[in-house]
Amino acid sequence: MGAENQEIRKAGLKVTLPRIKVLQLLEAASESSHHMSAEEVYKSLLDAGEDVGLATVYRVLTQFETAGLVVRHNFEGGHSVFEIAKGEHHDHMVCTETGAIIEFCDTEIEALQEQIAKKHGYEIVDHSLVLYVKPLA
Amino acid sequence: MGAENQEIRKAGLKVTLPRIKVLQLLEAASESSHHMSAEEVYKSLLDAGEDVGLATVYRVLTQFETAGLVVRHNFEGGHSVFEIAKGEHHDHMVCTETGAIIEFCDTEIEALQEQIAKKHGYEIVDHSLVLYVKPLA
DNA sequence: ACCTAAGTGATAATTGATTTCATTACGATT
DNA sequence: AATCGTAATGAAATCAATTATCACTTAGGT
Repeated sequence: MGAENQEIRKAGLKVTLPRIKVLQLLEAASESSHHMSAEEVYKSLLDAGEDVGLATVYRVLTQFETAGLVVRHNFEGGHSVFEIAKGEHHDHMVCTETGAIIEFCDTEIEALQEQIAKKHGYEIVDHSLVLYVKPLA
Repeated sequence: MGAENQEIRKAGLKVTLPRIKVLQLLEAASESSHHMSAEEVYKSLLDAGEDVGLATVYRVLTQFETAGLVVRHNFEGGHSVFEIAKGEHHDHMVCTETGAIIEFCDTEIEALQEQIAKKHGYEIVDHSLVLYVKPLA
C-alpha cells in the first residue's frame, strides 16, 4: 500500500488524504473501466464516509490531469469524466443505449491520422476519437 | 435571396427574422470555414443591429441542429460550436497555436471505425474525430 | 516541535445553457 | 385584406457544472 503516495509526490503535490482517496477511488474504478465525473467521485467519497469538499475534488482532479495522472474526457453532453492514465493511449466507443464505454486502440487509424496531419503541414499534438454506437440488431 | 426561407420551411419551422438572420450568418461564416458558438452568433447579430435574444439564438441553433441544417461540435473546453451542414460528413483538425480549423474526410479511417465497432458487436450511430495539431517546425 | 507555504471545506460567484412567461407575429383561413 | 390560433419571441429567472474566495488547517522541510 502507498503506491499512490509516490505518484502524488512525483507530481509535486503534497500527500493529503483527499488526494490519496481520489486516486484510490479512480484506480478501483479503472478495474471496471468505469469513467467517473467529478460529482460521482465526490458522492462516492461521501458514501465511503470521507469528509471531502466538492471544490477539493474538482481541484484535485484538475491537478491530477495536468500532472498526467488522470485523463479528462468530454463526451457528448458537456460535463467531464475522468479515468486513471494507464500509460497507453486509447480511444472510446460509447453505447448510446446502455451507456457502456468500451476502450480500444487501432494503430492503423493512428497512422492514418499522422499522415493526414502531415499532408496538411501539421503534426499531431493530441487527438480525440469517440464512436457513438448501438448494439447490432 | 430567400434560399434560406425554403430550408427553414422545409424543416417545419416558421420563417421568422431571427431564424433567417442566424442561418444567413452561419452561411456567411461557412465561407471562411468559421465555426461559431451561440454567443458569437448572438453578438454578431447584435453588432449587425438585429434585435434578437440570446435564448432565441440557443433555441434556433438547437432546432436547426435537429432539423439537420447545422451541425454541433463539442471541441475541448465544453461549449458547443456550430457550422452549416454541407451535405458531406467531415472531421476536424484544430491547430493549437493559431486556432485554425481544417476540415478533412478519410474514407479509410471511416471504414476502420466500422470494422472496430462490428468486431465488438456494435454498429456506429455517429462519431467524433478531432486532431489537435501544431504546424510542422 | 516549529514554521510557512500549500491544501482544505464551505460558500459565493461565474459560466454556458435552458425554462418560464407574457407579448408578438407567422401564415392558414376566410 | 382582416381575423385567428398557434408557434415564436425577448427578458429575466433558473439550472447545472465548474471555479474563485477566504479563513482555517496541515504537510513536511528545518
